[in-house]
Amino acid sequence: MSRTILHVDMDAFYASVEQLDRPEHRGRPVVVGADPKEGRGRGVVAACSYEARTFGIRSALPISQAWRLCPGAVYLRPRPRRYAEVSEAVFRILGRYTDRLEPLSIDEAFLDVTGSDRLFGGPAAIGQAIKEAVRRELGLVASVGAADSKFVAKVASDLEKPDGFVVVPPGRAAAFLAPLPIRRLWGVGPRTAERLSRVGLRTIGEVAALRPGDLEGLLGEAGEHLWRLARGEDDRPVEGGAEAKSLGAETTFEEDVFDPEEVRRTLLELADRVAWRLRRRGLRAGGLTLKLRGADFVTHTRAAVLPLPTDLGEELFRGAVALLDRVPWRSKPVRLVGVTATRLTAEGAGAGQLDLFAAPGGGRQRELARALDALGERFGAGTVTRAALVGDRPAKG
DNA sequence: TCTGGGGTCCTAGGACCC
DNA sequence: TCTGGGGTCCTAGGACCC
Repeated sequence: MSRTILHVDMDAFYASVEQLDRPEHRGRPVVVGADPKEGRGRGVVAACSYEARTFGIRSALPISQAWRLCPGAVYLRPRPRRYAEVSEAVFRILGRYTDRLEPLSIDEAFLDVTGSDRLFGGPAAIGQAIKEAVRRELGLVASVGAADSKFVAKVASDLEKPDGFVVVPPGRAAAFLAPLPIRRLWGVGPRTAERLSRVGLRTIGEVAALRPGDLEGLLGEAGEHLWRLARGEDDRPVEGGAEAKSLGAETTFEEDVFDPEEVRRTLLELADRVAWRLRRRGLRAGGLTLKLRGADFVTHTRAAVLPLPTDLGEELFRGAVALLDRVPWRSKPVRLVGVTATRLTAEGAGAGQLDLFAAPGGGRQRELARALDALGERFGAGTVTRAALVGDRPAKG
């Protein structure tokens, strides 16, 4: 029995939200991302309006390059909380059409509307209704793809952006995909595309025409999966969002750092941020990963299992500092540090009670952390901060 | 003019146990 | 002193996605 799957993808999401909230920016090139600092800024473009794209600006472009291409654009820092709010409104609209809804990121989702056909009409009618509702109720534009599999629906939604709507009828998937470049295959990035092009494979159709097993010889087990996608064979179900497996924070220094004390201070800030997010979501970290990138862009990670799961900044910080000694970094300047909580468990699950015995004062530390969280929620993040973070450099927001 | 920050998944190799 | 194979868990790095 053939399924009907929609992929809904918001167009230029962050930039569109900014233009929605600031009418004076409508019709203008808008770039959301790092501070360009007149061309000397570090970081990349997170999102940009279609007006900005006419200058050659794209997502993930270094912000310094964006500045060169269009110094007159409107440059804005991301406002994640606002985007999350609009995202929720989008998902509420999508939820009217099916409960088989799988969020893929903050601004896109799969919908299995196989059973909804009779109620709302065919895929063309449902897709149109969703686009209209998003436009009418939120003032935003979505692109939609419809097909009998997730992969083909996703490719379809991307094909005529912005404001695209492409329906691939059942049985037409292979023909629809054949002329497209291999880079469109989900899981083929720059590296894999390069390997494939070296053996003369340029289009999805060329991959689909291989014999079974040919691609495995080249790419290992992932090869068979890609071969099936190329033929339009994808029976993965649309399923609700999975539990998060990790939760982290990282930051790139404005200038490379030599001072170990500044590295440590930043780790404390990151550990506090991660711990706060853990507490807010009722999670504890059973493990910890430290990430450190040198000025040479070589990145190292070191991981550890914590003696007991925690949601306290102090404990994450202590773990991170211990890992610092295992990273080969002291000879070179540091570009980036990060702290990621892993092995997440729900608060109260497992051995939580043992904390009181194993970590004297842990209970009181948590009480303090919660009290500070409440102040932060009421008066804004950063209202209360550690003395260790108040100094020659302001804490980053 | 270099290359963010949030994630997921896969792989290879080593430790350890039976 | 030499000899297996299998299974599981863990880590570090890397590819990929938005």
